[in-house]
Amino acid sequence: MGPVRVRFAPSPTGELHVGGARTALFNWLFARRFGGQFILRIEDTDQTRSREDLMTPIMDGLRWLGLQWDEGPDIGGPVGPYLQSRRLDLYRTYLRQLISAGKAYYCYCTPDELAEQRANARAAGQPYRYDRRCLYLTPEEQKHRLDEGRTPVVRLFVPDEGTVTVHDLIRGDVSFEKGLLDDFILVKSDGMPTYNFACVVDDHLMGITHVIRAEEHLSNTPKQMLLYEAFGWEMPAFAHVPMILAPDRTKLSKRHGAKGVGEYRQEGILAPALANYLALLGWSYDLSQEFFTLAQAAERFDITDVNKTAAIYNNDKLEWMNAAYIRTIPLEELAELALPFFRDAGLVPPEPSEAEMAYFRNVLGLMRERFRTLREAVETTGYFFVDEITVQPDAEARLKKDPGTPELLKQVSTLLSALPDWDSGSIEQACRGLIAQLNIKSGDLIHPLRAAVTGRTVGAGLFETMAVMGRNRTLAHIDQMLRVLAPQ
RNA sequence: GGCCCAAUAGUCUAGAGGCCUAGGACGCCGCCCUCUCAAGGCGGUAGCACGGGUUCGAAUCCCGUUUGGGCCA
Repeated sequence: MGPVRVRFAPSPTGELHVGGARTALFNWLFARRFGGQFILRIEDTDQTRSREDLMTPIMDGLRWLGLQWDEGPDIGGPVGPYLQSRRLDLYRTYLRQLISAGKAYYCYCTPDELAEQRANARAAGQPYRYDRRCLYLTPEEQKHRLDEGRTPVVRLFVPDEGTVTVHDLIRGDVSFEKGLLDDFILVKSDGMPTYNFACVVDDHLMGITHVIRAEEHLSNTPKQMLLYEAFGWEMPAFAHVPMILAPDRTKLSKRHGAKGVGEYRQEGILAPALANYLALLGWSYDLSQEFFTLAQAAERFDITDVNKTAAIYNNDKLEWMNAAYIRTIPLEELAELALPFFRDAGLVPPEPSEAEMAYFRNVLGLMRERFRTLREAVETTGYFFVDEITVQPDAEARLKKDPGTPELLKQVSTLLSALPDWDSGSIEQACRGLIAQLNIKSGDLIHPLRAAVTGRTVGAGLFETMAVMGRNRTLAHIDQMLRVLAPQ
């Protein structure tokens, strides 16, 4: 076989959902592993709305994940166009070929008539199959129907006998009886090709060698194989990857709050973390290693290693993995990725100075192991960026718990104002000195002080926090608390 | 309803007849570290859907049941 050519062929739904992303990922990995091409094709024959708008989020999502395609609607390629809506002439051409070869025929039955046939079959307890009444129409009868204003569909003639066997790379052989397959529709009455027809024509003309798609298409495959046979075309290999299901084990949908890749991005999930997590759904890199880059995965990915069982999407593990990426990527990189989130929250100016960026990096460096997403980072570290902080209820309670707290905070404030050096060592030394002098437990100072400085009861080490925050802002926060606690 | 696929802990997975007293990870629980929270370390919880075969031996092969999922209307 020649070089591997695979494709990802989404319909433009306006978002790239995780299932689609995972299918694209497996295609991409397979292409990379075997030095082939990864093609993006948009299946937009069903769409009435603007394709451009609905295509963009999908392409953005793929690019963001790092799944760049080698041929596609935006960059073209040798076998375009890559938009089905621009290939209608092609489908017409190949349809004519099938009709003149006697392998496909016009059907004038209306939806109502078909519904009636179906109801009858059901009432008789028979599996429904189109009865081919239109196959035997004379030219005169056909003309008569046309004159009645009927617009025909085109059906493929499917033999009654025999079986068609899909040699699935993941599932092995799966057989279907031809007799149970309908004379399915190739072109609808509005002249648009059906999924199965357009897909086969495109996959063939685009030289696709491996059709890697979601399991929901397994039942379409025998029909498509019949089409390859009717055309006399060489068949690609097929692989149907397991579905990704919602926690209630049904197909993932909006109803479950299923998110598109763009939404994960907005939540502050890192692209390599999402890609890594998705790759783990249905495939495993190594017995002892769960963390890997796309490049590493591409070195050992094979579609035949993908497992057969549907996976349930688990946000906890994604966020755990994301947290691990947040902890380990270079700090500069983390700062660049987090910057937009802080800008949008108004915590960092649109064009931060080098000093402001340095401060930003210091905060992230101190706090990075305490948030799981970049959005969470904003919530977790907000007090570092404002002079006037919001005090959380539990922190406020801690500040009011002990009547001596305001006096204690005043003493600390005086002490810190006079500190010659502002670093965590000096700050700690001064605070510990005060603790010894007052003969109190360290927590008796540290806990209320943390509440005053951060407005929270949780956070990084207090002395490091103050060191990073700087003297002015630290003292400002303490002053603010003193005003709140003793308002006169 | 017909056809098709699947079935290892709550979840993701390793497992291709003896290496399995079923391995790893998330989650959860406990302990340690500790100024809190994380992170980290240590320990624990929990699984081969069920029933028949085949075999000296089955999570692994076959059949059935059940359950889940998908497709077609």
